[in-house]
Amino acid sequence: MIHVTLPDGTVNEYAAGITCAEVITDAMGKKHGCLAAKVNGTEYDMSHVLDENCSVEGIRSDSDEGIHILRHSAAHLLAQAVMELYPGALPTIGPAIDRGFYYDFAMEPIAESDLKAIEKKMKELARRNFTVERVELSEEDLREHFIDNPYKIEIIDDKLEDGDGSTIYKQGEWYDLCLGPHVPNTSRLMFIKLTSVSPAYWRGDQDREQLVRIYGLVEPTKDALRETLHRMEEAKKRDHRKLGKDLQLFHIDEEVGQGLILWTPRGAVIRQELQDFISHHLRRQGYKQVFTPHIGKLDLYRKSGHFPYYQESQYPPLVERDLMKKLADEGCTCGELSNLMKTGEIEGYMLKPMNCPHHIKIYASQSRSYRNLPLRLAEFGTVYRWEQSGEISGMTRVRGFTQDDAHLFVTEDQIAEEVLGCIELVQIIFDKLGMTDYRVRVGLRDPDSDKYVGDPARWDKAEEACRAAAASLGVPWAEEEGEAAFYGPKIDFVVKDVIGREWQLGTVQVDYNLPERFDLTYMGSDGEHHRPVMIHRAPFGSMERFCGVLIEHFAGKFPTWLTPTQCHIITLGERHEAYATKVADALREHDIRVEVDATDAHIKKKIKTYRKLQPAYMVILGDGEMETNTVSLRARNGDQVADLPLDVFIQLLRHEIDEKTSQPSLVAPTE
RNA sequence: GCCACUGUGGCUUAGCUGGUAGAGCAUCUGAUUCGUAAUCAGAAGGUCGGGAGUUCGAAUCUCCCCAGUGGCUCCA
Repeated sequence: MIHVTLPDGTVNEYAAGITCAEVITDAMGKKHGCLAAKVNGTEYDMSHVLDENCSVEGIRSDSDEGIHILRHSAAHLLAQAVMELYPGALPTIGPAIDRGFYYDFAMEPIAESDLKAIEKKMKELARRNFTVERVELSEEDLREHFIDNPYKIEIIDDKLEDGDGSTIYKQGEWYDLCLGPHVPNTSRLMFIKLTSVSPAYWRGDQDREQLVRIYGLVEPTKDALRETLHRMEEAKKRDHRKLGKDLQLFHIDEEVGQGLILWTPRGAVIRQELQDFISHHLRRQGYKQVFTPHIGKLDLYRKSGHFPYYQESQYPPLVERDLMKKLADEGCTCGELSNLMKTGEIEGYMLKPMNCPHHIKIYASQSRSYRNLPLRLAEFGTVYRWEQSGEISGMTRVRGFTQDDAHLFVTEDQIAEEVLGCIELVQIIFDKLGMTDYRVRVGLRDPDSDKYVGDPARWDKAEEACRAAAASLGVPWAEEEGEAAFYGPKIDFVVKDVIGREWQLGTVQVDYNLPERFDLTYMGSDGEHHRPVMIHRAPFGSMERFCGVLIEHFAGKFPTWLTPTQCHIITLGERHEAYATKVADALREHDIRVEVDATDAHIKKKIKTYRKLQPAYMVILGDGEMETNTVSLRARNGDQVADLPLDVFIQLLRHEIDEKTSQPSLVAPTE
């Protein structure tokens, strides 16, 4: 007999050889809703046999662990279905991921439209309710089982110690190399949806075979699946690319170029407000504003190390006209031109891929003393990077963007305090905008690598400063070894967009490299020259990416202070036009952004039209308002307030804007 | 950059197997003056992403570019 401890602490006695499934059924009844079990904290299949005293806990299908197992099993089901439909295909790997699962196959590319048939096959296989069986095999047997699949053999070669066996999971005729655990049978996998197909490289290596990756979703119940699909639909509606168009915030024009954002008037308002907001805080924190040009000589970037080494991620250099003509006359080819630039034999200009070199030159333009430090130079600096065409997306990944950049030149002793100051700034911004769903990544050096510049002892100190700063935030943060830049540790702020992609926004990076390369110094109190340390920081990251994320964060319903049109005035008839002008003037007098529609269109129509642009308030003016010098308001959700005296309205609205209230609040929800 | 898919007036979109484009919204002009999610009528607007080819004839077929979407790779 063995003793089995259940989660509630009770200890039951069973005959050795009992399975997890039997224990859980005994403890929780037949409808236990569990897919697998944890034995002494480790996950096992329901069919796992218990031989000694242990604790057993069921893993329910609606728990995080349960969903993970469900997804993994669904990936297997997908592979089984694909094998039946595409006999030549080879399965490679198929894990559970955050939002579902995928499986990679070595096969001819298929189209999205083929997914329907695969999904149908999966459901059919699920319905046939195969038992999912774990089989332990010796290495020899494993190799025999996967003799036709070089991918699996490669996994066996890599993952298994010589002579070790492993397990396969079987369902029907089909089996896969896998450690499990899995659901007990395929009937648990009825509620699936294949979402997309795309290529992927074997083991993520661009130089290796391209595989077909199929993505899918799975949920434990029909309702859960429906809800997930519904949520995805809703999320799509807040996609900044769609809202950006609907709300007329920005435009990307084929003829201007890929990944180049044109900020339209309404979008420019948001950007300007954000810049003003951040500038305000920068002044308070002792930053100095600078302006620098969009280009710089190649020599500058040779010195910084960005040219020619990061050439492929930059726009090609600009060459002076006379030189270009001379080279052309001499019959110089593009390849030769490129080589001459690389070797430094000819000079050219580059669109700046970052602002640091320019700021460094400002630092170096005077002799500095420890009394001047920290020197904090800030600029909304536009930079250009040649991102791969397939990577460009909306406002979040672009080729020209404006960083809310600053470079801090500090002494070694000031690093900790200044990093903290940078972090605080990020937090002020995120708090004010109600952005709570972000994670913080502290990038540390890889202890096994020697690619890092600078003294290890100083690194230790800087890393500790970053760690301490991140810890002070009170939000989840994680250290990631090997994520540091070669020139110093960093702290990144990462948020997810509506489709679950992660974007790095704010960043704070310590840099030992550039001060060295540019031979920056300051005079210390000891009368000696010392090397300053640089801190690069951008709380928003870039205005483009940040606004893109912000559009999705607010679903286009910006707080009043950021809303492009704070008030949209609508008249009931043409005879109210004069009063509308009066109200508009009064609002503008108080620096409130107003638009007026005094045309003779029907009010219903006007409301419908301007609703799409999401003004903070629609101000409705008719006979009543005109006679009493009042306004009536309509909020975004349709709530109304009538006959608010104009001066009171202005006062309240001004207050709402000045306080940067998270959402319009002048119209109380109707009961 | 790689693979799949997509690309019709400002926006949304019809156009099956090839016979030189239909609509709604928006715009403009009239009429209407009507209190909170589409008032009526009329007009104007597209060589169908660009180029080449096949064909008597192409938005529809082929090829090459460009751009977008999804993903991979990349992101100093």
